[in-house]
Amino acid sequence: MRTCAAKMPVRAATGQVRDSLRVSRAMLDLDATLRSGQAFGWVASPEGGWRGTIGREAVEAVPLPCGGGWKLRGAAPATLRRYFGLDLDLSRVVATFPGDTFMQESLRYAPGLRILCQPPWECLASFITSALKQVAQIQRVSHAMRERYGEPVDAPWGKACCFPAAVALAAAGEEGLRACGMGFRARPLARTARIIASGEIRLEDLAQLSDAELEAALLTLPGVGPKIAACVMLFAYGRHGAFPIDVWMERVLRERYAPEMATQRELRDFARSYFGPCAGYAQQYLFHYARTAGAGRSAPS
DNA sequence: CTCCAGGGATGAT
DNA sequence: ATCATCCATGGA
Repeated sequence: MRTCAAKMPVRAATGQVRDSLRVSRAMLDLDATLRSGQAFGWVASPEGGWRGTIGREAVEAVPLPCGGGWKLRGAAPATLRRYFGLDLDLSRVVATFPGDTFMQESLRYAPGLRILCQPPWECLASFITSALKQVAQIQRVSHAMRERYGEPVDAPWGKACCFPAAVALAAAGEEGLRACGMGFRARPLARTARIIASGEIRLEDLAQLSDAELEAALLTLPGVGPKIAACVMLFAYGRHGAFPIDVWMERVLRERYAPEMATQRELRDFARSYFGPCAGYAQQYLFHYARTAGAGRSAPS
């Protein structure tokens, strides 16, 4: 006997039907993607999935049985596809990468790693707090900001907190931000939050700028230098050529690719020409491999 | 205890 | 333009 109950769409507390989207693990390695230090608001669920927010919506990734991939739910499929970068042909991007050994090892380590397309403010604010901090600490700070100043929304697992808007962080002020555990990064973040909240700079409008113009605009913000500007370009504006160089990437470049180069400028120019038009995308594979597989040598184990 | 973390701003050369 | 120093905080 057949019943319709099992086929009824899941309804949220609001009564609104929530869409879902199925994705294979080959298409998207969520574990690598969400552990690769590009977004800091996702939490592993007890079922082996992930919980987080996209904008004002609570989103959950539920693992399908038998390694069948993921069911993403909580936002419209178009929103999910955009955020997780699913409309990009990954094989075409990978084909632009160089064929050296370390690059190939990094690709083999996490073939389905993707670069997200995050809301600009969340990405910008998060990376301002990232200076001289470990990924786990950035996550902790991010959650502190969400719980103190973020808007709570209903979630399939209970409650979720959105990343606080610029006005909320501007109102929190330097001291309110410092209470989130971000130390000396509180002052520049408070200043940038004020600039964004005032409308003096509209992050959405920067999307139409060229790479050079976008970088220049981001560099005017307190707490944003070349590295963080590159992260925001790469993780929020889809500029896959932007190449962030942190301590890990500097090690990788000096030990594996360009031992003789001295300045950051030289390293950056080399990286852009050597790794090609999607250098930043390549960088994410290298970073994730070096940082989590212990391939960066002189690293804390 | 010391050393380090997805750096940037500042002041001195 | 390049360089040294300082910045808070928690993990290893």
